Amino acid sequence: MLELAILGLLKDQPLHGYELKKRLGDTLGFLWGVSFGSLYPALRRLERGGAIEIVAPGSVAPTSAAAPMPATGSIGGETAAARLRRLPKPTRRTRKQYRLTSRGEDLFAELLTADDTPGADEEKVFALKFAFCGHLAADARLALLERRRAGLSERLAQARGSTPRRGDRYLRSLAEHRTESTARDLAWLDELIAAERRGAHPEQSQEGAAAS
Amino acid sequence: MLELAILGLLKDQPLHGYELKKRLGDTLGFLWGVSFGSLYPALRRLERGGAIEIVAPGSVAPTSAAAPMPATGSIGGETAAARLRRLPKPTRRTRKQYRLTSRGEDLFAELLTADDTPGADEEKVFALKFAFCGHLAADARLALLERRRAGLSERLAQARGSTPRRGDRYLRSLAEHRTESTARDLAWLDELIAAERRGAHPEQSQEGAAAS
DNA sequence: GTCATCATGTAAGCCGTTACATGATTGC
DNA sequence: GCAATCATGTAACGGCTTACATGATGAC
Repeated sequence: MLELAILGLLKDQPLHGYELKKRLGDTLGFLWGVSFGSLYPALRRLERGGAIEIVAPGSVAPTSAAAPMPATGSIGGETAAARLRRLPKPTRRTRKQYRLTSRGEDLFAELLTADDTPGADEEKVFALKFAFCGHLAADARLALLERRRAGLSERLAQARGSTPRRGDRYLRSLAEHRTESTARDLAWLDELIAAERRGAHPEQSQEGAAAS
Repeated sequence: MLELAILGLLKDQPLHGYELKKRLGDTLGFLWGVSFGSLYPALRRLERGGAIEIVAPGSVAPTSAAAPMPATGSIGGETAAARLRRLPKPTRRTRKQYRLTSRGEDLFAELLTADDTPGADEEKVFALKFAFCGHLAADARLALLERRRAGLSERLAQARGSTPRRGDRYLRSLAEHRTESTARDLAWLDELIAAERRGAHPEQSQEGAAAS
């Protein structure tokens, strides 16, 4: 979950922990909140696992980065960038800019494709995967959507089968509402799938082409 | 979360762990799955805390139980009940029938009324509270609904403010869909609240009257 | 006699949290 | 100099999971 999100954000550009957390709250914030206490350990885990690496402070990723500036991100980012540029001696607690390695790219793709680990919150895991599925090849993306569709469909059938009038008024109301929501999610997915199928556009500017 | 669910189920009738788990999966299963590994410790916690107590095996709760039979619940429950009835010596690992104490009733009401503990999954916590809110007094129930309404409303405003066209196509689509879902949840809540307001029925057969 | 089901529990671990510790840089 | 913000980390804990251990009972 967390690792997937980190990899997904780092795929776009190298970032350090603090900034990463801001982005997490900023663009994925509606999914769930992350705290430093889990973010930093996760970064170390990923680094030890070879999925990400620290870009040497001062060197602005000469290998693959397009932008000459790390783009600290926030509105007042220019001052931050200035601060960065004249960093002569790292004083412990200096920023650690992380970048995705090729192992990290693999891991990212693997996590996006992987079957849901049981116990994980399906909804959120899917939402997260979906948020990043632009990085996936078209067929893998379609597979992701259809796996989700199948899951929802099964749940819906099950709900419609056993829900009738069990329990008290509120419980029933809740079950009904959830069934409706599931049905709508399903409809949404169907639209998405249809769009994907239609969208074998000649002008597919997706960078997911690199995955295969 | 788990404790609330346990108390809510035990409020209706005494049950033992195994049966409790079945009900949990049966009637609240669409919310989340519980495993023995968390259920039994939770029961012991609640018992140590004085919220629930073991009804003496063989005695079928002469104090408050209305039904003469414990109603094991499953379709083949009759054989199970028969087995129960002629239990002469508990052999360790005999069923422990739990019953709500008055402390438990208080705790239950408190948990239903309490503000969400931060970090907890709002959606699920609300769903669970709502599922049991029939046990609440009408005003407390209304307060619960309106607190939720306020939360959703704020979230919606926030989403509409910051969502415009941030991030990639899929992220945007996801954000839109979530916004829609939130809007519909809100509409549902509005209906519920209206119904509650309307429903100062003369024939309120709610047992929530006992709470106040 | 063996297998499925009923029934209770413990141990280890995962994945996240809050609270705390530490310190640099910048603006006032 | 002081506070706010930037920045990284550790420690303790929480709540839940899976896997394992244990054993009774009834069906076949």
